Order: sequence, then structure tokens, then C-alpha cells
Amino acid sequence: MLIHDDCLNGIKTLAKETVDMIYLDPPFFTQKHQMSRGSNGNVYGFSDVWDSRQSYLLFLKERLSEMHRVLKDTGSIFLHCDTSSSHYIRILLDEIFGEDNFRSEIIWTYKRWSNSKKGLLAGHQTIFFYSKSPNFKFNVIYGEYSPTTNLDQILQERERNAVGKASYKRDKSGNIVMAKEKRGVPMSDVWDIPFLNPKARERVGYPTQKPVELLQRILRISTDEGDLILDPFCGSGTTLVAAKLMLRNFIGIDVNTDAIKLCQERLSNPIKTESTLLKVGVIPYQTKTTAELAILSQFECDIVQRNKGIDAFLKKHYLDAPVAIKIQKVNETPEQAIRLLSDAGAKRNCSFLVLILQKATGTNELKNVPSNMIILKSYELEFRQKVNDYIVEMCSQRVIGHM
Amino acid sequence: MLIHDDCLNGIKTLAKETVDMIYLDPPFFTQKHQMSRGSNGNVYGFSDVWDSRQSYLLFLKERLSEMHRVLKDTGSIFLHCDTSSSHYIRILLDEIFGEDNFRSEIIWTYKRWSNSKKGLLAGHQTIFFYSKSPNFKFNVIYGEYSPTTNLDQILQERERNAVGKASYKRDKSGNIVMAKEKRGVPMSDVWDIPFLNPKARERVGYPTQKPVELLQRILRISTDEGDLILDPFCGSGTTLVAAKLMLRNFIGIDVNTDAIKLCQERLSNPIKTESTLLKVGVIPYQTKTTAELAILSQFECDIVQRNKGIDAFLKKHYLDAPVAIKIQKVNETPEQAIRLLSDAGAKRNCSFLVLILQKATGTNELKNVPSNMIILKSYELEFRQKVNDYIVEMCSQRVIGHM
DNA sequence: TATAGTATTGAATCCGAGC
DNA sequence: CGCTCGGATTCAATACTAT
Repeated sequence: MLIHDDCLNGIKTLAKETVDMIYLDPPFFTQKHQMSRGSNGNVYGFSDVWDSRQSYLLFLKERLSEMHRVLKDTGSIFLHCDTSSSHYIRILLDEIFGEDNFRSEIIWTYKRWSNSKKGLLAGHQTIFFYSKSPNFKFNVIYGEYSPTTNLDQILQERERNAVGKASYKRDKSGNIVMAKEKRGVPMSDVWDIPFLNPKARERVGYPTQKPVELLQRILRISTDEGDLILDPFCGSGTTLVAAKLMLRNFIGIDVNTDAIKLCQERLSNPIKTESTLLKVGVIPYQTKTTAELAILSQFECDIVQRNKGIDAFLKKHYLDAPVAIKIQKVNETPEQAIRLLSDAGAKRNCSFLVLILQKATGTNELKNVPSNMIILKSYELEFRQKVNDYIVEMCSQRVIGHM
Repeated sequence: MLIHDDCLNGIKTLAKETVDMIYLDPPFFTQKHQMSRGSNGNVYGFSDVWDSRQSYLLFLKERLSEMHRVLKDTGSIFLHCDTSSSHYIRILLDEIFGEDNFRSEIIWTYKRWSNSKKGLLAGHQTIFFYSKSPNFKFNVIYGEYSPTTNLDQILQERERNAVGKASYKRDKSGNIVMAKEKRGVPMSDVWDIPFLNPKARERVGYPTQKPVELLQRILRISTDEGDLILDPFCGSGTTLVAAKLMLRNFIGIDVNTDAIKLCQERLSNPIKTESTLLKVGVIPYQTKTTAELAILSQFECDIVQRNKGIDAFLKKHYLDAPVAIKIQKVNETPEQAIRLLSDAGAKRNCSFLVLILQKATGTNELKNVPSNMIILKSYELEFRQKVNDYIVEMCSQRVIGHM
């Protein structure tokens, strides 16, 4: 939903405790008029000039109180700002949401291209993360271990003696005891996400536009599918686009007519939205899944978009003809995949067709496999089948042993 | 020089405008008693518990005013704090040093041993950088260009037309105009410096001890040799050690007797841990090739560095034990790879071992394969072998046909 | 001497016991 | 039910040891 109004009025129309998450990127108190030019030639802008800091803070305070009202008990708020006023803003947030509900000061870092000046180059912005209450919703996301970590050691169980000295745990026979499954490293409050590249900005052209990746990360940790997101200063609508992509519901408010129009365009025309994102480098992951890309990355190949039968061609030709590759999709049976690939391959005069299966095929032999089609199983699949075989055999042996 | 006293008294003994730089790392208002044990068995600590934030801020304010007095016109102050009170502290600094003399909010980021929590892991602290006046001393330090930067572009002169569109400058004959030599990228305000590791020799056991490297960076940008540095909360004396190593003069003040003793000891033998991580960067730790990473990316696994026998462990355990993965290296025969993996796997009590072969094995059966080792072939290898089989068969058929 | 592999550690965090 | 206190768990990065 889009509301074209000052967010103070806009939020007042919403009922108490109905919103799961609020992200806002209000004016930063830069005392400048923010402007930039869009690809359509329009000039977008808004004023960030104020009588005094006092009036700026009052403006924010009124609106933050309303946000507090509409936020659910399990909800969170993310306020994006920079060093211009972050200290005063945090005091406001402490007042309105309570010091105890301060969760994190998220640092968004980026490398930026800029001329040298006397002093350090500003390469970060701050996002304050407060919750409405201690029982806020939070999805812990685990990441990779640091390369300097010796994982094989960490996987061993350890114990400490009375003095606190740690050592590896061993069983009675002196063997090392392995620890339980590990989850990985929880996400830090410092986020290194590339600044929106200038070409992408050209496409939408709204000043202070944020990268979708940043919003997606916020949505991932603080909301689930179907949750309701509010962005009271939605600008060009990045939050709303992220919400739509991630199947969240959303309300965007902006006082600026151009902003609302821009949001409508971005949201109503998903294809254009996708192409915008494609430039930023987010969408390739949507036409091909990460798993598919990982498989294809092992072949020297060129990736084909929008073809149901072929995912890629090998760079090298065999028998003077191209080799087509297809990965079985999750919703395809092996037979369907074989059919799609052999049809598409025939049209292109391929010498070989490579089909990679990702799902168990049952025991039946595959039918209608052209003689030049090579069928491979994904590592996962092959691994799972072999483990299965092994366990089945082990069990049967045990049964025989008991007889 | 070392002064054993409350810094309020200590600074009062100093003359007006005599100090070039002040670094302070005051209590953070954590409301905890900070304690830790030194290698000599001593227990060091200080109290960071206060009646109220008010009294904490008053304490700081009195001392900051004195610091302002002794700082030279060209001098700077760096105040180290964390999210506990950074917002209030910055308002104090605005008051005492002036908003216009705010130079940077430096973010010190690090990775750290930790535990999972509901929320984001704190991985940064803040250093506020203010100057006494606009004509502060500052040494601009240039770093490397990021690898994604197009160097051609940097080396070409650019110009903007009336509309503000940038293009490469050309001379009258249409040749590209090369720019003057560039010096690199000026330093950002986000500093990634490893946290003082529990095992670092530099560690003296004083709580909240900071890495020497951090202080050296501050000294480098804000002072020259022979300048006078003041640290009014010198603790274990890291600032003083950095100053001594970099030939700056220094005054350290602390109320704590143990702290002063520790400083004396440390200064007589200043040690800086040669952080290999900092010296060589994170790359040498990453020992996997892109091809290997591509293969591993298809498993849900944690990557292991510095182990010849194991490249990764599956995140999921099978039969209540971990599963180790190894990829055959280009210079390993299958037999060697099998041997390395089975040895390493035995030590770690793995339920299964997965070996991925990347090179043709000849026709011989593999020997000494443990029963719980699963051998997979890389897609490339499998593909090439099957293509080979196919062609061989095709040829033989043709030969038969010709007979 | 260089490299592979092993042994440790701090302190933030959670969780459960005790009050 | 809300507190504190103690114990268990966590992981990055060093020092140390063996080869």
C-alpha cells in the first residue's frame, strides 16, 4: 500500500500494534537540498534544511511516537542515519522505545570513490536497531567461519579443569571426542555492502537511494513471510521492492509526489524492477538459483537465460558441435528434463547433451535417453544415495549376524 | 612521563596549549566491574559502575574541559567508547570542542570469539575524532585502490559538460589526456584491525587492552615525530608504547597503582605483537583454489584450512558423527589422496569420508579404500570419461561397419 | 628454516539453579 | 516472578611443537 501524505498523518490512519517492522531513512539534517537526476530526465529532490536542530528533532519525535504506537509487541524499528545527527536521534529513540530496547548500532560500510581531503573519508552510515519489547522477533543468521579459524580443532569437544585450563576431551580409550553439529558464526553488526553504483542510481534517480541488499538483510533478520513492513519515508521505494521480492506486505508513505509516482512504477512493473535490479547484480540469482550457478561454475561454459531446455553451453566444442547442459529443476521429473533437453538440443545441432540430476530417480531405468545424452548426478545426490546404500547394507549385515 | 593520580589533577599540572594529541579510553559506562588476570598471575581491574549516567557524564565533562585547555591549536583528540554511552559522549564533545570541530566517527571493526545470541554480534567500537580548530594537523595516508577499480579510468583525466555529465577528457586532436599521478585511496573512517587475541604476546592482562596497531594508526595520521601525546586514562599503557615505538613524547596518567606499574614495565620493554593476519592479510589463510571452492560450494559444509587430509566438513552429521570431504589435488595420485583422507578422518572420528577425484585414474581399481569412504568424480572428469567412452564406441562401430 | 599440525585462551553470551 | 550467580559454550588468532 502507498500513502501520499506526511507520514505523521499517514501513520495516524494505522491501528495500534499492527506493524511487524519499521524501516525509516528520514532526512539526515545535512542542511542541504538533496537532489539528483533520473534517467527519464526528471530531477528528484527533497529539502533537508531546517530552522534549527531543535525543530528537526521535534519533527522526528512526533513521528517516532506514532511509529511506536503502531508497532507490534514483537516488532522492531530500524532507523537509518549518518553522523550529522545520530547522537541526538539515538537519545530520541532511547526516550521513545526505552534504553533497554536498544539492540544494535548497525554499521553499514562501503568503499567509496572520492577525492582526497584533509581528514578521513566517510565510509559508513549508521542504522539504529530498537525493539518494542524484549520478546522481539529475530532470525539468527549464521555465516562462514573466519579463514584463520582451525575448524578441525574447533570441531573437537573440549573441557576445562578447575584452574580454567582448557584441553581436548578424550574418551576412555584416549580417542578424541567430536563436538555436535556447528551452526556457523552469528552475523556481526558491521555490514560491508557495496554502495549503490552510479549506473543503478541513474535508473531510478532518487537521492540517497539505498541498496536492495541492505534492506533484504534487515528484512531477513527481523521479519518472516507475510509480515507487515512500514517505511514512513519511502522515497524511491527500495524497502517496498525488497519487501515485495521477499513476500512481505508493506506500507510506504512519502509526502513527495514524485516519490510516490516512482514507487508505483517500480512496484507495478515487476519486469522493469527486475531489470533495474539486474544492473545492480541481484537478479541473476533469481533466474538461476545459487545451487544451479554453483554447478554451472564447474564447467567452462556460457550461461543461457530464459530457455527451459538449456541452461548453458560448453565453451569448448566436441565433434565440431556445441554441447548443451541442463540442470534438472526441482519441479521437473527426470523424464521431463530429458525431454526438454533433447528437444532443445536437437534444434541446436548439439554433439552431446549433458543432464545433471538433482533428485533421486527411484530404481527405474530412465527411458527415452538419446544416445548422445550424458547423465550426471549432482554431488549431493550421489553422496546421499551412496550413504543410503551403505547404511542399508550395514543394517542387513547386522540382521544376518543376529540370525 | 607517568603521573599516578586522577587525571583531573594530573592534567591541571600541565600548561595551556602544550599537547599535540590526546587519546583517551575512559570507562564506557558498562555498569560492570572490569577485571582480568595477567600472565604474572596478578588480577587487574577497575570499576565502571556509576550512580547514574548523569554522574558519569559530569565526571567526563570536567576532565574533557581540562583536556581542551592543554591541547594546542593544531591539536586533536580521539575519544574511544562503545555503544553504552557514545551518544551522550558525542554531545559533550560537541559542547566542549564545538560541533564544527567534529572530524570523524572512526569505526574500529574486528571479528571476535563469541557465542551465539538473539541479535547481532557486537563487532565494533567507536572513536570520536575532534580537533581543537580548523587548522589541525593531519597526515593524509593513502591506501591501495580496491581490486575492482578500473585503473585505466583513474589514469585518464575527466571533465564535466554543462549538464554535469562526466566524460574522459581529450585534447584537440582527440587523444586521451592522462591524469597526473594518483596517490591511492585516502584512508576511510572504518578500520578493520584484529582484536587483541587471547594468545597474543602483546597482551599484559589488563582489561580492555587495545592493540598497539590501532594506536599507531591514530598517531600516524595526527602527529609527527617529537610531538607530545597525552593519555589521561592510560591503563596498561598501549598509547605510550605506540608513542615510544614511533618516537613521540608522551604523558600517561592513571589513578590505578597497578596500571602505572604495568606501564613502567611495558615501557622498559615495549612489545608489539607482529600480527601475521595484519601483516599478510587474510588471503594466505585461504588455501583453496577457485575450482575447489566451486566444488565445495555444492555441499552444505564448513571449510577447513591448513589440513592436508580434509578440505571441509559437512554441516550435517551422519550417524552422530561428522563427515569429512577432501578434493584430490592436482599433484596427488588417487592413492595418496585416499591415504591422506583416511588418516585424517580416523583421527577425527568421522562416520563417512568423501573423496572427490579430479583426474583420470586409469583402468585399475583403487586399492585401500576404507569401507566408509565414498568416492565421487568431478563433473568434468565424469563428463570427459563418458564422452571418451562414447567416441571410442562410435569409432569401433564405424570400423566394424567398414569391414 | 619453513610448513603443517596442535594447544590454548578470553570474555560475551545463554541457560538453569537458587532465592 | 524477577533477580543474581555460576557453569557451559562459543570462535579468532595467536603460541608452540613436530617434522
